Amino acid sequence: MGRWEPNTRERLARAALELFGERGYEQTTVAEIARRAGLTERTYFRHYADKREVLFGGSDVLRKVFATAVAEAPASDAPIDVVAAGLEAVAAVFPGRETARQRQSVVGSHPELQERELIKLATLSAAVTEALHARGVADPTAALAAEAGIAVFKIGYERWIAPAEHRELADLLHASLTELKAVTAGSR
Amino acid sequence: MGRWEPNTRERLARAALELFGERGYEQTTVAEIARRAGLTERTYFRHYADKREVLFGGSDVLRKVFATAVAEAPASDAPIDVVAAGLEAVAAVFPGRETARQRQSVVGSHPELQERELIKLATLSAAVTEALHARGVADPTAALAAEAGIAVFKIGYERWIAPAEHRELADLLHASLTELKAVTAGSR
DNA sequence: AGCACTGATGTCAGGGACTGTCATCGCGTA
DNA sequence: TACGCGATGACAGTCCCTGACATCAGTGCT
Repeated sequence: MGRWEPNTRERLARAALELFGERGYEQTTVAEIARRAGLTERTYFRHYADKREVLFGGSDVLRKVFATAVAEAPASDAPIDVVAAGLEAVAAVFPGRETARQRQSVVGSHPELQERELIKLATLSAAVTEALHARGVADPTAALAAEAGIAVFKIGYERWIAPAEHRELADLLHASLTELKAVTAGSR
Repeated sequence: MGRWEPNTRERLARAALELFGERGYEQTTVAEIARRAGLTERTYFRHYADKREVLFGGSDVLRKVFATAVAEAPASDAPIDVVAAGLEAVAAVFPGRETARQRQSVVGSHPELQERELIKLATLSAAVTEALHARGVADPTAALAAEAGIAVFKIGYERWIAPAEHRELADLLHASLTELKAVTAGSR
């Protein structure tokens, strides 16, 4: 038994998040994660490239959702509005806030995990830039709009998982975008 | 012999860059780097926290130079001009272009090294933000000015090490900043 | 039912990154 | 000279990660 249980990746991700919360990231071995998921260390590495990656399984979905929304936005929309549509789409598919908080408390206290998060965001930015290119947006504008979108996502997401925060992600992303517009348009 | 040779860190860094260029990053072991520098693997890890860090020894200097220049800029300067002063100071202390190109050819082809570069830039951005705070610049402005400065540095540096590029780093940083100003001020 | 085929998993061996511990060495100083 | 201090060497050990091969569950075909 144990073989052929479904949702292997998800079981591994859940086991990892639990163990990281219980003992800490460094004190948890990959073998332990696999064992809690009813699997072997070798099998873990067939689903995740390394020990860190298990915390970032959602970034693929995030990238696809964002890029698809950008690609399918009305042709008449300005780049910044296209990015806003991407942010809305992202907010709609995001998992629970408690899981996000657990995850962030682990990532936030380990530089090697922050490194991974940074490169995921950079990849996301590149994907949005490319999606804008496909709409005919030229390069300085496309890259800047993408960077701005990622910055808004970052800030809105941080707010969303902050303690005692109850507003929805969609609202916080919208508010953050509005503030960015105000700052860049301000008389500075 | 071998003990008490001076410039241990620099010797390790040079040996690493040579070996990474000759055999590639993954095909080089830390023991080999140490041996070429006339040292032991264990000693390597007393000077650099991990295998990647040996390629980023200059980031400390970079951060200090940038932050100091920001702190010492004329009090009347606007935030963006303060950042410009920091960029000038950075350009003045940068090592040779050929070394930078070697280094970049290694970093550019290994995601784990790009991760490290991203977190170094994030740290630099945070240091600049803090230096601006110390000048009395408030937070949305300080963080945005710092981010803008880092973006300019990134782009200018990329141009500087591009093949067939002969202009000086200072000129390229200046040009990039000018272009950023044009983009953000443009009728978009 | 019996059979081959495919894909996911288990098992095993091994290299390389990184750490803790203790001994040793070179140098300055009393 | 004796002593102390900081840097290095030597050694053992853990964990991350990989390659190679065997094994099992399910599928389609006969």
